[in-house]
Amino acid sequence: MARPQAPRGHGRRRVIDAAVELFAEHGVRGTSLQMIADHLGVTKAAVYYQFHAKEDIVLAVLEEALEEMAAFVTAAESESSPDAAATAALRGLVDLMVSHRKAVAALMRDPEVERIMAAHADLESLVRRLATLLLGPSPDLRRRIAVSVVGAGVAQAGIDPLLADVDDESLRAELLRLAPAMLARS
Amino acid sequence: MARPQAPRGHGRRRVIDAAVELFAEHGVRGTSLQMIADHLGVTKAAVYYQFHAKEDIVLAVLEEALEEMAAFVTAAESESSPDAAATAALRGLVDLMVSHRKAVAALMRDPEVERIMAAHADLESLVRRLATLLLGPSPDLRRRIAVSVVGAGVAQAGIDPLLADVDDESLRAELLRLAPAMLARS
DNA sequence: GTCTATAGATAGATAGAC
DNA sequence: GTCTATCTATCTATAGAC
Repeated sequence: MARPQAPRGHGRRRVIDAAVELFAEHGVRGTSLQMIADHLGVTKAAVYYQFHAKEDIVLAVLEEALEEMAAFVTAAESESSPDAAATAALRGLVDLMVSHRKAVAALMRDPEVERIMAAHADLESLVRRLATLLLGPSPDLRRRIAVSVVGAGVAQAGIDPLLADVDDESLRAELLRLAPAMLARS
Repeated sequence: MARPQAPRGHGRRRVIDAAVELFAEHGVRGTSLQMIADHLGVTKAAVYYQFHAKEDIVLAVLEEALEEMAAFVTAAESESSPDAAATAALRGLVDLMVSHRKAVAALMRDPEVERIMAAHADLESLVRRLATLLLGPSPDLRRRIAVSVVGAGVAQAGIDPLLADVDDESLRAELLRLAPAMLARS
């Protein structure tokens, strides 16, 4: 092993994992690079070696989460009917939220994350594509509200501390039952 | 400039209003006292005259929002059946979220707000009472997840920038239709 | 690759003049 | 009640030794 130190050359991975955990608890602005460094048992300068700026860490966390979203959004877009596309998108969303509960807690509705996303058109357009799929071809008010409620609800269920004891499979099963029913009646 | 300040005697009100607006956009930690002061056209020291600490501003915003919640929670608790209580609580929640959309955006899931609330038992217990009402006497997994989804969904609908064009009355009507239906099937 | 040391900016908060 | 001035702490980020 030529690798000098740390549990491998996976410095970036360790920083990202620590960041997700701390972002989820304190928010992005509430998490200093010092906190990330302390969490890893290294110094701030060591973190700056992996990421040249705090924003780059947020971007790395964000891109990792959105990579999976890009996959199911693209797949859903090639469904034959708008209804099938919306259903596929909703299933993909539930899967993503359930399998990345901590990352969702770290990223959802953090003003700093929103600011950074707004500055990166490619990330924002992906979310818009997902919204378009869920809304369907001609969204009326009822549909728009239902999409908003379902989207936030699914995300919250994955985050909610009161549901922390619920295992991923049970949560996924319930959400896959509840969410489509909510959209169907809109 | 004959007058020393705009609406005299309303210093606290003006600070609270400015804080809600800035908190909603930047989060609590992303809003400095300097930003609040600039928004009001005064200096930081002038803000500190009204509130001795930033946390006190957050508390003031929080207490104002929770005052209304205390009213409908107490009313719901005196309903005759658990079902009637849950329905009343849900209606109260929808009303609160729709009539205080900006304050909700400022407070919901801000890690700093959560920290401050956790330090004030009276504020936290109110939220717990609301959760108890919505969950009903013997909440199974399905019910717990539905409550989480509905609660977050209702809040999000009030906040969502994509629904900013929807007037309060239309939003309230749709939510009062959608939310109870979601709980009913759980 | 990790460290010490530090720069430069800004945060929250206080004292005291007017 | 609002100001100027300032304190202290902490933040992001960089430079350079090992």
